Amino acid sequence: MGVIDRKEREKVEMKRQILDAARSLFLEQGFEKTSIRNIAEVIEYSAGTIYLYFKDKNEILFALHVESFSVLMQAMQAGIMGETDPFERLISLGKHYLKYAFENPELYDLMFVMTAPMETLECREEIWCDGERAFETLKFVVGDCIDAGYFKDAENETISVMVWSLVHGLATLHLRRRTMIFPEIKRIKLLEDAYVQFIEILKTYKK
Amino acid sequence: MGVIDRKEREKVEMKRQILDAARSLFLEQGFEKTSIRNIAEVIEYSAGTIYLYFKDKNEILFALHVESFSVLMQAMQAGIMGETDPFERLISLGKHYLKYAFENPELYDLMFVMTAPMETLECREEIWCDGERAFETLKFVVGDCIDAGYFKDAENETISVMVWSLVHGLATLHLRRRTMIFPEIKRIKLLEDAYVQFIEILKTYKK
DNA sequence: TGCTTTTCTGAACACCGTTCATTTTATTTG
DNA sequence: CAAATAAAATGAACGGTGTTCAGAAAAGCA
Repeated sequence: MGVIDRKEREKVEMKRQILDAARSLFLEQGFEKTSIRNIAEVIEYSAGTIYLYFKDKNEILFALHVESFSVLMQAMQAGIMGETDPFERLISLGKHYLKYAFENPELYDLMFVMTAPMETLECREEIWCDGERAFETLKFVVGDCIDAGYFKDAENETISVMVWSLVHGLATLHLRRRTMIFPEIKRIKLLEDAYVQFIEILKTYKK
Repeated sequence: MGVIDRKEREKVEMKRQILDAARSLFLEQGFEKTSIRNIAEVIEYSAGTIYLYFKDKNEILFALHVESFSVLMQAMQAGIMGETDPFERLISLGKHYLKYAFENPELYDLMFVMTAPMETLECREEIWCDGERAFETLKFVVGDCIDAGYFKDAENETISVMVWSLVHGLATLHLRRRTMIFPEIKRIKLLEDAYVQFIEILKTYKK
C-alpha cells in the first residue's frame, strides 16, 4: 500500500504550504491582519480546507512558533560555539538572542510575547518544551561561568532568569514601541549600550 | 449660557461612564473579548453612540492607559518617598513597579505591552508623555545613586534603560505566560530572587 | 408653537473564525 | 472498466467583530 504513504506525504506537503503562506503573510502584514481566508487565497484553496489540516488559527501560530525556535536555537548555538571563554560565551549568547529578536520582530513576538501559542499548549495540557530548551542552553552557559568563578555563590537559575529578563525586556520594550520616548536615531544605540553596561557590571561580580 | 457648560459636563460624564464600563469589562474578561457592543450594553446605549465620544476602540484603550499611568506614578512616588537613601530608593522603586505589574496585569499590559495605545499616539503624531514621565522618575532616582557614588562613571540613561528593561522583562515573561517552564509554586519566588540578585550585583558596582 | 441643532439609534457594510451538509475527486472492489 | 466506497474540498451559513451613516428622537431656542 504505497497509497497511504503518498497520502501522508501529501498531508505534510499541504501543511507546509499553509505554514509557508501564513508565515509570509504574517511577516508582511502582521498577525492581526492575517486571516484564514487570506491564507486560503494564497494557497488557492477554500477557507474550510485549512481546518482539515489545523484545528484552529492558534495551532497555525503554534506551528510557526516551533519552527522559529529551531532557528533561534541555531543562532544561540552559533553564539556559543564562536567563543571558548565561558563569560565571552554568555556575552555572545545574549548578543545573538538580541540580534534574532531585532531581525525577526514578528517571529520573536510570536515566540515570547503573543499569548496564542501558550493557549494552544495550555489547552493541550502540555509543557512549553521549546522555551525550556532555550532556557536550558542559557543555564548551561551560566553554569560554566559559575564554575569559572563568576557570580559569586548565586544560584544558576536565578542568574539565568535575570539575564533572560534583561534581554527580553530590551527586546520587547523596543518591539512594542515603548522606546519611542527616545529620539529615533538613539534608540538602537541606547539598547546596545544598556546590554553592554549590564554585561560590564556582571563581569565585575566575581569571587 | 449655562447650557453649554452643562453639555460639556454631560459629555465628560458620558466619557467617564464609557471608560468605567470598558475598564470593568476589560478587567474581568480581557481586552480581546471586550467589544464595543459589550460596552454599549453595559451603559445602556447603542453601539454607534460610543463613536460620538471616542474616535475608535484604540482611543478608549488609550484613555484607560493614561488613567492607569496616574496610578502607577503614585505607586512609584510612594516607593521613592518611603526611603531616603538613594540606592534604597531605587530598590523600592523597582519593587513598587513590579508590585503594580503583578497586581494589575491587564493594565500593565495596556501600558507597556499592547500596541493599540501606541498606534493612537502614532497616528496623532504625538509623544508618549506618560511613559516619558515614568522614565524621568527612574532617571531622577538613578541620578541620585550616581551622585552617591554608585554605577561608576556610567551614563544615567544607559543605567536607567537597563533597570527598566530588567523589571519589564520580569513582568512580561510572567504576564505572557513564559514562566510556565517553571513549577507554578516556584515562579513568583524565582522572579523575586532574580530582582534581588540584580540589585545585589548593582550595589557592588561602585567607585 | 414652530424651527433648528444636537443626540441617538439601528440597520448596513465588510470583515472575522469556525462548522458542516453537500459536491467533487480519488481509491478500492466486483 | 463500472459501480461502490472513502477521502478531500467546497461554499454557504452562523454568530460574532469594528465602524459608518441616514433617519428618528430629543433638546434648545425663537
